[in-house]
Amino acid sequence: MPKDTALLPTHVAAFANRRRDPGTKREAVLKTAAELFLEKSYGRTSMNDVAQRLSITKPALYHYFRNKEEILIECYRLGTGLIEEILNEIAEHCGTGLEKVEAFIYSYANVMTVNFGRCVMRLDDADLSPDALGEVRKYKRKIDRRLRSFIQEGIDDRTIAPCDPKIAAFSIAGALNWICHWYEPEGALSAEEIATQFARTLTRGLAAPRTSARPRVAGK
Amino acid sequence: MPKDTALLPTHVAAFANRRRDPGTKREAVLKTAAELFLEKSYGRTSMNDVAQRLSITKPALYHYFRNKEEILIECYRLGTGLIEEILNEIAEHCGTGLEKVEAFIYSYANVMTVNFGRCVMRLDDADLSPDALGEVRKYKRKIDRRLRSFIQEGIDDRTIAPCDPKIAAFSIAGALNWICHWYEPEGALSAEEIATQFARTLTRGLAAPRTSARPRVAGK
Amino acid sequence: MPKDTALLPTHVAAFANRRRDPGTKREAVLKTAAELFLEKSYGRTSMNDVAQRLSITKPALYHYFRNKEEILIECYRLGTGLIEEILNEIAEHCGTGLEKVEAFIYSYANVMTVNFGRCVMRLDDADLSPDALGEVRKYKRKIDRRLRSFIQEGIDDRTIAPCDPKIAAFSIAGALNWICHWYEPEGALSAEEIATQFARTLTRGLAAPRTSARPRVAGK
Amino acid sequence: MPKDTALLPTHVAAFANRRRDPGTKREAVLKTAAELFLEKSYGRTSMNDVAQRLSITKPALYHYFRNKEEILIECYRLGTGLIEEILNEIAEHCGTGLEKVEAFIYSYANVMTVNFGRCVMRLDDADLSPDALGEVRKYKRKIDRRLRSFIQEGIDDRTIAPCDPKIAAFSIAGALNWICHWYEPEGALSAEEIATQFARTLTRGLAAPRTSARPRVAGK
DNA sequence: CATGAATGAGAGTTCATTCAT
DNA sequence: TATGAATGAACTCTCATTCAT
Repeated sequence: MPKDTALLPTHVAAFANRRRDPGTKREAVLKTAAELFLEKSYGRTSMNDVAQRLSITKPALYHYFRNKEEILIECYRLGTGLIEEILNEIAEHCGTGLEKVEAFIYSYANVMTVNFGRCVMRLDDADLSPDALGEVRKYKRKIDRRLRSFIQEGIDDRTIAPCDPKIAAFSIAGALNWICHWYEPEGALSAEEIATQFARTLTRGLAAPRTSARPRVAGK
Repeated sequence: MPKDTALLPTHVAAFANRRRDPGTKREAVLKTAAELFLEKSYGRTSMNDVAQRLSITKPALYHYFRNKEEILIECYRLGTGLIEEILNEIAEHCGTGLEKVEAFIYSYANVMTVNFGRCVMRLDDADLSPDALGEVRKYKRKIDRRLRSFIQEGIDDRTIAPCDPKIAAFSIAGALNWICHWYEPEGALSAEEIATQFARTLTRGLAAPRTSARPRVAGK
Repeated sequence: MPKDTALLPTHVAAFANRRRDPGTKREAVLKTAAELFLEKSYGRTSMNDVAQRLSITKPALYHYFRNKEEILIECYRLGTGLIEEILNEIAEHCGTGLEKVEAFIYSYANVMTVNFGRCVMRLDDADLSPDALGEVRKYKRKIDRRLRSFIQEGIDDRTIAPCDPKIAAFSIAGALNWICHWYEPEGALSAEEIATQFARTLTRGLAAPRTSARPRVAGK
Repeated sequence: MPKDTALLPTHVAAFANRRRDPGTKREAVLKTAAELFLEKSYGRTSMNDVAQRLSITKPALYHYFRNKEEILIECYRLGTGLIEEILNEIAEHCGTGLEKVEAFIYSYANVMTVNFGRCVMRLDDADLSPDALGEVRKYKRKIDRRLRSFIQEGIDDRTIAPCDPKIAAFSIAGALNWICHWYEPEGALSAEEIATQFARTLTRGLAAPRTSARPRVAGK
């Protein structure tokens, strides 16, 4: 007889029943771990903490993960996955450089309000092993390159005022990444609002002054 | 006879002689600790690590600091001290709102390239004890309030285009705070360049479009 | 396959098998700790000492006790438990004041030859945390009050010669508590002998001189 | 210029002036150490604690004592010295066995209210090194033997009722030694009162019932 | 002499991880 | 499968003791 789990968050409830999809359980561990890592930092979160919040025992965690770092890495992976989706969507999305940047800001800001996304930019990379650290750094560089390329597109098609794409990208990325440090799910600003406002505000800072000239996008 | 310390960084050399200004030694510990905290995170930096880099033994550290957290707190304090200086300077500085924001960005960006400054925004506040955490949070809110007030001034005196000061402040703060995550002393961009460029770029995003109207500052 | 434990004291053997009653193991730790505390003093007994004597490792102790002081407190608790039993028995026991005092002396002397009982009066209360210290002091006062009340009863019912109950109680308590400083399990005097002799000797010092008058207990 | 020491206890003041009798300083250390040992137990008293209470530095202590244990041993020695005086006085003192016992109780009770005396019976002998422990134990046995011999004298000269001198001595010694556990200088009972009352009460417990027969002391 | 500084050894405690059942 | 028990390694911190001045 499964315990009454009506009042528990779903990822805690995942362990209530023995015959539950193991994938779901793995996911539940990750959700809980991410929560805790963001609350208390990775270093101060013990495997016991994770197990306790899930109402399971510590060794049970080792059925789903080889060790603590694997949990951390997986949190990163899920987070970067979310970002990857954004990048792909935008790549397919046709439009001006400015529009791409705007879309990026909007979506990325949203990701920064989701726990796994927050992990990527809020947790301390220094807690990763050298290998994983390398991967993460590489991925972060990729995001940066992409954002710069969107900006460059905008400069080229004259939707964005001439500027140093590197500095602009750093500014935008910084503003966005910082969201995960101050965003609170129950706070005054909803994720949606934040995303919308940031998209508008940051884009305005970039946009080329409106002239009679149209953007230089071929065929549009 | 003091050891030959010509080849050591100054803050390591501070411990070469037994009778050296204790203040200097305390400072040396802090510098080294800040370095390590930024390299490896607070949690993964042991007192031994700090001692070893200074070529002293672990217990010697306890002559200068009551415990590990006191070192962390002191790093924060030195960092916030740097920021405090900025805020005071700008407060005295007369000028338009936009000018104040620009001055803030310039100086703050510089602080974010200095280790102690980086500590404030890069280390994990969750590693602080509740008391210290409270203080730090309070101080961070203060910085935020100040930046918003500068922006509001700019809106009022028409040097800054109408916008939500809260969102604008978050964006700017984020862009600036993020510097301490990617800045490298030996990197392509010097602190000076970063500060200058950020001041120009971010300000441009805020500035009211140039019209014939002059800013509403008395006597201008 | 459990190790051969035939030759080990029972409380050491408790850890021979992984799946042994945890209560038994807890108890085994306490017995060993009490032994060591009495041998070497609490301060000079390290957790390692306790673990070694049990042939386990130090951290294993932390499965059963939160910290070293909890072990100490538990030793006290077991000891005071023994005394509590005495007090309750005597309270139910009907008889003259002198008989109650005699019963108390006899039983208490016996407790002072048992390790846990010895702990209460032999270990240094100053090693307890303020909270626990308070509890212990309170309990010791209780014992004192009880003994005094028995004596007072005796004075009232004329089985005990008039005297200052306070001083008398201090004398008796002192004589009894001191047992735990000199008693040796393998010594010349057995616990039984000590208890019997102390009961007789100390009682004689108190008893009212035999007169024709009977004690003032109804029906006697 | 010596500091104003009017308000300090004399043994703290001993260090106020550089040119003070070193013997006095040694003594001052001992007084302070004894105080602390009784307050917090030997183990929990650090050399720093002692130094701080004397307003000197830790290494200065090592001018007067080789190590911490020497301080402890010296406390014991001063305490046993006080007891030794008693024993000698009584040895010279002519009188019945009962009178000797009474004198012993009176004087010994007084010693148990003096810090150095308290140390001997209150501190944990287990904190002594094997050598010192041997000495102390030997001395304690000597005291016991003496007390027993006084009692035996009393039995022989018929001032003390027949009894087992061993048990009687243990009782009396216990009652007396326990004083140092509950005595408080500022408490309700003064040292004088305690000594007087104990002498009377304990002696009464021993005394042979008054008969027409006189004690068998020659010439009385 | 006296002291600030330094240290080696060891304390209690925590924790990621792995047995043994 | 899942878990209570156990461990080794590491950490922070303390302290008696000794240099170096």
